[in-house]
Amino acid sequence: MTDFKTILQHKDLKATHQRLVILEELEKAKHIDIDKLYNLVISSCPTLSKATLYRNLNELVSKDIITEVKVANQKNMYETTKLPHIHLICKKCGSIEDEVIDTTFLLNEVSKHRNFQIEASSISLSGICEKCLTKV
Amino acid sequence: MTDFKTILQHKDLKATHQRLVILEELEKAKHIDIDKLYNLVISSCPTLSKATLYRNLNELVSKDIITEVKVANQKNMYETTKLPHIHLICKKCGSIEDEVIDTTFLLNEVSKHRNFQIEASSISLSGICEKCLTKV
DNA sequence: ACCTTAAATAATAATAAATCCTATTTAGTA
DNA sequence: TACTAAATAGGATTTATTATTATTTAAGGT
Repeated sequence: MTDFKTILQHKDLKATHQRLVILEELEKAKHIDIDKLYNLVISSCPTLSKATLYRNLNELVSKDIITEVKVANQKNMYETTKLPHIHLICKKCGSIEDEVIDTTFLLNEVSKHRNFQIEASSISLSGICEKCLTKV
Repeated sequence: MTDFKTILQHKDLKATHQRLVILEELEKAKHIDIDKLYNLVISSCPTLSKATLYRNLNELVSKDIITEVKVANQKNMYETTKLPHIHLICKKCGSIEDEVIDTTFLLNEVSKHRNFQIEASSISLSGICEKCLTKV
């Protein structure tokens, strides 16, 4: 299991019980929206208030410990920050899968045409996932 | 100028004054969030209510006449649906530029690894735009 | 282990965003 | 021009997010 306590301290954030619970649930869930996450965290920490969850998600995003994932037709999702990857979003079941893929050719292509200094990329593909394809 | 009246009728939507105003402002603005768009449309149509704007944006998205663009740190943006393109988002000035680019290699790459039927893609790169790079 | 203190939380209030409701209006058609 | 289903206006309601503040707590020094 990831050592979130150390990660938090390195970013000058106190390793509170609440933050650790949030991060552990996020890591387990992979991708999750705020309401579902709230239901999970209050089972480990019943007094945790929604304001605390909102405040911390914003803080953790700004410190790049977690990443906000915006997807069409879904609420904002959150994930612990991982190696760069793209998202495969199923239109039928709503699942989100990660796929690590080399995107340098894409970035190079843009650099050929534009003087734009790329710092980050967000790529998502929507369609039908394997599970839903086979269950027709 | 795009013939939105015909487009709406082909999708079984009445070509109301309000819808035409919304679409024309969207086309002029390229990418715009709901509040800025509201300020523009009420200058052509002062009685247009915010509920009407929300309702129509959702409807136009579902009919694929416009597209919702989700970008980190910005409110949802809307654009009239165009040829597939990616978005270049400037972290300094917040500008969004379109770039038409061939992404088939990316889609092929995913197909090699996964049994996922791709139907649409959403790609955005964030960094520093040309304008902000030169003005340092 | 105990203080100290700055940071974080809980709980609620306040604000903002989005949707719902319904009487009235209007686009499209005959 | 009249009819009808669809759409709008405007306010009410609901949902989402942020602000406020008294209380609690993590982390570091003694």
